[in-house]
Amino acid sequence: MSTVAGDSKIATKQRLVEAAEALFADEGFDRVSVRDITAKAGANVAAVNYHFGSREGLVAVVMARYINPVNEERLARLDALERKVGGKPLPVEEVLDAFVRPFATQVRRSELSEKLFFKLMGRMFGQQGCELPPVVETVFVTMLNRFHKAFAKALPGLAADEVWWRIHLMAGAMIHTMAHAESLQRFSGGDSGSPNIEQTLSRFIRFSAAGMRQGVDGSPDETRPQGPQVEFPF
Amino acid sequence: MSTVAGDSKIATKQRLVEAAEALFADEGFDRVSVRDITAKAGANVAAVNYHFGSREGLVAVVMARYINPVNEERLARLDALERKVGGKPLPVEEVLDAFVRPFATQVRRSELSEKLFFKLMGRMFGQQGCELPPVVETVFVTMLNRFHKAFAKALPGLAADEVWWRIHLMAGAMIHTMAHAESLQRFSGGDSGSPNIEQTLSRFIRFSAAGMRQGVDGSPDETRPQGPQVEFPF
DNA sequence: CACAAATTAAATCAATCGTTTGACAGTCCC
DNA sequence: GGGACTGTCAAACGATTGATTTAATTTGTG
Repeated sequence: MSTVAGDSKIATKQRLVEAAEALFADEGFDRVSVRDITAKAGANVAAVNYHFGSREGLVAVVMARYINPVNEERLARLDALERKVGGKPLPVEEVLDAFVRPFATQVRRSELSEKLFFKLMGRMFGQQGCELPPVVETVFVTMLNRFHKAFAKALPGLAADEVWWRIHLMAGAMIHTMAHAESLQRFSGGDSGSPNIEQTLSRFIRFSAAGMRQGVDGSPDETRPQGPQVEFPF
Repeated sequence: MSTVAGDSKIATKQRLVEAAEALFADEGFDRVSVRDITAKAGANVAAVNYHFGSREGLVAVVMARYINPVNEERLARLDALERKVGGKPLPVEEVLDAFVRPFATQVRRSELSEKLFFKLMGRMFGQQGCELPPVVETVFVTMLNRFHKAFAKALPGLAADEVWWRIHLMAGAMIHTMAHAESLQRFSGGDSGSPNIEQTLSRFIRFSAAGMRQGVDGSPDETRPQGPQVEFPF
């Protein structure tokens, strides 16, 4: 059993956060008790309530610690891109890159292993009920609306609601891939190659770009030469 | 009368399953207690352990009740398709249709509302840790391997691991869309249109088909006329 | 050093968890 | 009628949950 303790020099507050992150990533936010966290952090049971007010407070801190930087970097990258090209629409690949690359950036800034980081991210972004802390929520909504605008401009002729649907599908692909990267290796019999981040980003961007662009004017997808066009009035 | 006794016996058991389904869909498998279930079902607290052995047993029954029919219908549809075209590769859209249409079929067979059904499905297929009952697991793995073979044949020239990655991305888009369909309407400001199932299937198939086919020989995607090809060595 | 604040520790809180028990009321077949 | 079986029920089980209290300890500062 690994313990984050050991260095009593390190503040207990930080040890609690780190222990909670690892446990939340592995077990999920619901299945981890305060005692699990304090035990792993080598702290007293009361430490969580002292430092974070409540268990929920610790959860909020853990979520905000990574979600906010990711969403803010997304916005920053999108801003930079739009500043670069002026008012012109961005290529879909560039918008998608701004959307996912912050994960690669932030995973290096964190002390978590790649595996744990992405599992944690997958749990946070994938969970239902939307119990996100208010601060996280507002940044999240802002970010989504900005990307919707960018995608809508990058995909001319697409109705606004259709853009939302495609963003939804794209985000699902991303979240699921992050959260279940290891089960992928299990199903493919270890045949899914190395977990190289850059390769994964590339795969996601290529897949999603094709999906987002599907049927849009100027895209080669709209006139597919093969397939039973008649049988699929999609 | 044996019929009366039998009916009342089944009644409680069935009421428990139905109550559990609704609660699991709304709150998640972890946040629902046995007492929540029995209260909603109008049964005694001991009923769950009497009829299902344990809480876990009830969870397994709930999961198997819908996952197995979906996976089996997926296999049946794929079988039918392959029988129809002989040994020839199937169009990607047809394989994807066999993959998602069972949801539309089974939602009508169930007594749950569409909303609850899809939320429940999203939770079941999306959860990590893979605590699926063994019977469900085996059908699941079989189904995935069969679809991998079908996709690999439909996408000539694609490496086996690349096919796995794209299946993963595709499944993520599907699961996330099912589980978070209502939050989509929230973000788009009620602008995401009606929750018509056939439309949703169509959107998903078109999006995923483009993503799956991306870069494959014979697909128009592989030579994209626009975009900064240099900056994206994907 | 001394004093106050911050932090930790142990013990305990009420509440809830999944599960078990034993009694009671039916049904069944001989 | 009389066991054997099934289903339901209230009650309680021990364990665990998040949170709190109180005292001891460490830390920072003058």
